[in-house]
Amino acid sequence: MYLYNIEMDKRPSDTVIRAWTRLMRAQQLALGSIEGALKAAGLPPLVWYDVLLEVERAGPDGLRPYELERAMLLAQYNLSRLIDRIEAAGYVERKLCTDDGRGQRVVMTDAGKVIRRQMWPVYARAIECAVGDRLSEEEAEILGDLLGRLIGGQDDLTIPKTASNTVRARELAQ
Amino acid sequence: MYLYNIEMDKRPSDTVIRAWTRLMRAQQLALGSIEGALKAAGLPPLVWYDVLLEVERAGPDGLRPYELERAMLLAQYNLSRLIDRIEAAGYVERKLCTDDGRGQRVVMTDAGKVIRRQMWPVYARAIECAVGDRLSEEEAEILGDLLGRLIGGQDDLTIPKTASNTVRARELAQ
DNA sequence: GACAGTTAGATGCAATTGCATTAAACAACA
DNA sequence: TGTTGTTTAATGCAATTGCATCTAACTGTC
Repeated sequence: MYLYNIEMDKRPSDTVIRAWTRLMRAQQLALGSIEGALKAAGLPPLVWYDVLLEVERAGPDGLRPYELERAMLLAQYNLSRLIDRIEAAGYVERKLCTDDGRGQRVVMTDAGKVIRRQMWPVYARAIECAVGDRLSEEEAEILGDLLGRLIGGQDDLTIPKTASNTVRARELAQ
Repeated sequence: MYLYNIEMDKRPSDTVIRAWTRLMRAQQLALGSIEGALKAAGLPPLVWYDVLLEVERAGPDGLRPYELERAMLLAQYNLSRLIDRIEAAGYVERKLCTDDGRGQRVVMTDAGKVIRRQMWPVYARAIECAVGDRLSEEEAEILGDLLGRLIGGQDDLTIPKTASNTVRARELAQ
């Protein structure tokens, strides 16, 4: 009983708390700076990029919203409306899904490809500015490894998606 | 001209992109898990904790909203309404500021102290779960250092606040 | 095929956020 | 003092998010 409580109520060390705090802060600042850069350039917000990238990667047949949902860790109702907006802007299209009457396929439009390519340089510059300019290559690798440990095992769905989104941006972007 | 462009358009390496992506993802997951834990426990969201902590730390005279704003990297209009809500819940009080007719002082109530203390164990457990359980003490230290490098210099206002919020939570909690 | 259970996606509504603007108080200065 | 510019804080309004619920289509079982 005594030992049991010690285990259950184990409190984070100061070091752990510091890492936590800085994780929150660093992400907030980094995200803010990229969103600001995109807005300043008259471009859509960052989530749009992730969606567009995922959809473009999926090829001419696009993909199902629920696939997108899992790849992006986005709530279903949230994604549904996000697609509404992106579609309204003309960057993706919803096509009906032949093999599943409930569903649909989200596919890229030409305008979508264009805008995604326009966003990438701005995005890239912001990443470089927030991370690349501040860490050596070795440090960035260590940071990536450590953060990977925080991601892994948190949620079944996220594990296979670890290398997702932005990582593959490099391949597509130019 | 050629060299100039190379500098300006320097693109992030794959390693840097990976670190970036995982920063976003790790924070998203970690934040989500703590918010979920708080909600499940019937407690207010995480921002409330940060506000309450900052206000409690400020002592009996409280602090000015604009100080809070800077400490927390929160937009002014956003904070204004956040205080509205926390005040409506009875956890802080707005008192008028003797030395500045425009302003006010946000001070803690007893109920606020109680709720903050109730939130801490849940918060602490979530931090331990998201970070402490996944990294050794040494790794957490390295992670904190690297993240600190991402924070420093990004914004003048944030530098003096690096050790902010949650870090000091430990002292107050319990 | 009928029926219970599950999954995909949308939607009404409330809460929160972002943006632009406003009002009041202060500060500096002619 | 009157004028101009700045800082503090609030607020109207639109956009986004979160929650709960709903519909339609699928799956499996009998």
